[in-house]
Amino acid sequence: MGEGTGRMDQKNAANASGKARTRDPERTERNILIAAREEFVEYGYQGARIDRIAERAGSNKRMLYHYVGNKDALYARVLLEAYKDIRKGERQLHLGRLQPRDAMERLVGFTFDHFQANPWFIRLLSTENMLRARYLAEVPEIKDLHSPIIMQIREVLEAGEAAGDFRTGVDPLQLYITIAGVSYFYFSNMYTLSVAFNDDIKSEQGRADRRAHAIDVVMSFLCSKPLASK
Amino acid sequence: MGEGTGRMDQKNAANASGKARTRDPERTERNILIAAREEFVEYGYQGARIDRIAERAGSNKRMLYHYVGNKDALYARVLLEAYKDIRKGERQLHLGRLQPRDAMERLVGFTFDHFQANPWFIRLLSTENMLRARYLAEVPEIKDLHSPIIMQIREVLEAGEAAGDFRTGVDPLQLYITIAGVSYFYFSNMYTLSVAFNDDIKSEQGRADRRAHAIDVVMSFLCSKPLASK
DNA sequence: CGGAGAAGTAACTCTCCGGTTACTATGTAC
DNA sequence: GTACATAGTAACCGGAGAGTTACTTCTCCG
Repeated sequence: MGEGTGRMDQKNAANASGKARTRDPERTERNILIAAREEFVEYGYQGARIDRIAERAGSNKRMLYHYVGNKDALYARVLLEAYKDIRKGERQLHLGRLQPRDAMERLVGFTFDHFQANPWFIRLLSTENMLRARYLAEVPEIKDLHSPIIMQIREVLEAGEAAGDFRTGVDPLQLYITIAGVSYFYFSNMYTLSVAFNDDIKSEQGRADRRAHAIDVVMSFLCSKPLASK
Repeated sequence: MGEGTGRMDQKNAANASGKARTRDPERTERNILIAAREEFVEYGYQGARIDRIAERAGSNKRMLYHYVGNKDALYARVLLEAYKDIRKGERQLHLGRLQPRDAMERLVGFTFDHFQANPWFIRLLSTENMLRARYLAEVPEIKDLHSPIIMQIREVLEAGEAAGDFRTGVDPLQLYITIAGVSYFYFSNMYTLSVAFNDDIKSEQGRADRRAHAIDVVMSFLCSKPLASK
């Protein structure tokens, strides 16, 4: 900044790799969305900075407002893309092909691995729930992005009941919340947990233990008879 | 603002109830901490506003900086008080007096009810985990606030094993994470869940169902034999 | 009483941030 | 090649927010 012909320096910096920096609307927009997701995931909605997003994207605020809109629109867009991503992953599970017990183990393991591989998703969910889903509720497309997962769980449960593998009367949505919960809480609260209890839970061993435990809990529940109510 | 003798108006407003507004350092500080917790819980760390905290406390920024310090110190203080609160609750559980199965049911139910009664705690945990426990790690007293709960769980587990009620080899910390997780996820992600799936989960019936399910899952796991590994 | 020091007020500063504007560069249709 | 639309740049603006300062008021001790 402030050096005579700064305009050209900027240009050269972009060309440092030798490749000419040509116009490319699609790439610019994609870069902006990627940068926005990184920023919102790192700092939350209120902590995210428009200037930093533009910088991360190798672009500038003018383009950001041009392609996507203001901070709200940018965040809503990131949220929508995230849900599209997740639904795509869920559709690729193909649980129906497996035996019920294998299908359920796979689902619990997949959920755990998915949270591990995509920590940004947990942070985005956390941010959006702090906002009481204000933006998600406003995204019209979200209703069309109906999750296939409850339906898949229902089918596996019915097959498992019929085969005598699973207990009867399990509600698919409740089971889904349990499956997500036993993994989600571990990842979402890992930082405070490791301060309050034990750093070991962050280790690779701690993660493997947690994964095995999560599967164990869900499968024990499904494969046991309902307990006599107290 | 800007009306001649504005100073006096302010004073009178405070006296509106007729009671003289006398100096009271303890009350002022307490009001500031209460207001700060409300503000951080509502808006998160980055979203919280010092001016609003001062206003909520019926005080002003000068006093806020005087008694507690800057935003960081205020947040760290809120965090510490929250953990003290929680630990106090945990100590009052007295699980040792009950039969192992009753004790464990009580713990799961208590955890659920506690999250329900104290939604601020979930939001504060969420905020602090977004910050990767940056502030919690810096609070020196936190190490002295060792949680009694893992020790209590261990004792109940051992009693239950000895009585033949529970399976053997359950890790107390893993069990704690499961117990917390099956309730926490429901409350922390209720907003996005009810947009993505079903508004019913927010209803009183939905809550009761969830509570029963959480107890069912944990007790089934504890009271069943380990499954043959695949 | 009187004055020292703490409690409390409000206006101010300075930086940062979301959003805009005025401008330049590039590519393409004719 | 030139005009027009789109891509891109950077300086700017108004407002807000964290933290400070100059000041007034209360309380209590000697």
